[in-house]
Amino acid sequence: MRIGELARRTGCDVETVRYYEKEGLLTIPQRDGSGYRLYAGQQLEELQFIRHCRSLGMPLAEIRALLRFRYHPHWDCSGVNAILDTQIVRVQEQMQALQTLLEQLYLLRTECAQRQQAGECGIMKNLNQAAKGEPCLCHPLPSSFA
Amino acid sequence: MRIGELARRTGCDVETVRYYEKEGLLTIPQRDGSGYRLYAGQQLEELQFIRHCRSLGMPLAEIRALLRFRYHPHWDCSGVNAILDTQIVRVQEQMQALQTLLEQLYLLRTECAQRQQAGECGIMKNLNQAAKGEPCLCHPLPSSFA
DNA sequence: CTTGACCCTGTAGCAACTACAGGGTTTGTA
DNA sequence: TACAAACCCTGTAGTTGCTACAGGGTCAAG
Repeated sequence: MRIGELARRTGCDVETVRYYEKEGLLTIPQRDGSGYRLYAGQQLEELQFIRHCRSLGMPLAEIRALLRFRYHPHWDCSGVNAILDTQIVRVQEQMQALQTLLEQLYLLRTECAQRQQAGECGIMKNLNQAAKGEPCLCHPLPSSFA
Repeated sequence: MRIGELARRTGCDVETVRYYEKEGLLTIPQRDGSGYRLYAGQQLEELQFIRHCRSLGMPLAEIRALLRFRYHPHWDCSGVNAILDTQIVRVQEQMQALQTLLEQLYLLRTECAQRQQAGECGIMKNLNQAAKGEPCLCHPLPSSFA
């Protein structure tokens, strides 16, 4: 099959397929007389493997590592577990950061209840206060929020 | 003060300050005889305003909009509220996505309990199954996970 | 024989920085 | 006064995971 069909069957953009090839994730396909890429079932599976891992939020570098385990089924799988664990920690950390953010945003949002001039708006007042290094709703400690 | 001191006092990288200037977020500073940027308290506050908004996860485009409200305190503040609401929704959506991801990762992680060959590893088996379009732990429905 | 759909390579863009390269200036110290 | 370290300048390229062209070639249907 040509690249268009491969893309259609995986729900992936044609450009993305070429990108994965350039990044060394997909095995190099054969070419027909006109230079068109020709794919077989192997690459269809590879691509679906990649898309699946992406849907789990994994970066391409780790997918590349997982693909190596796929090609070497006799390898010790502890590296696979390590990749999963890394990914879990990464997602947990991101969620924690977002949770904090969300609480700060909620607090800030309550500061303005009605239409008024920006200079009187509780949100803007809070932001301007923070800009002066004074404590604000989201960062009650003096200055140096990191 | 020069750019280094400004950066130090805001916990911001010097390159980032120049970047914000290029992006039109910071007002253009004066220059001394050697072409060095000279900042006053105004820009210190601007930069702290920007860093604060960034710490709330806001994209630069929305910070630019908020800065305009800062310069025009007589404007109606409903745009400020709208920006906050947009940001809250964005963060909520991101958290929801991460939550789903995390559950899938947890499920997948339980599939491999001990060291073994990658070919026998429950995680790899699941990923390979998904690559064939068969149902897997994270995407129990047949194929077409988006 | 022409139109449209498909394919190719290569480059530039997105967001928000970060990291140089290759230069000039200032400041402190010997 | 000489010199080195620390600072500043501009401009460009890299990061991640794509996406979107530009400018061409190929192929099948009508």
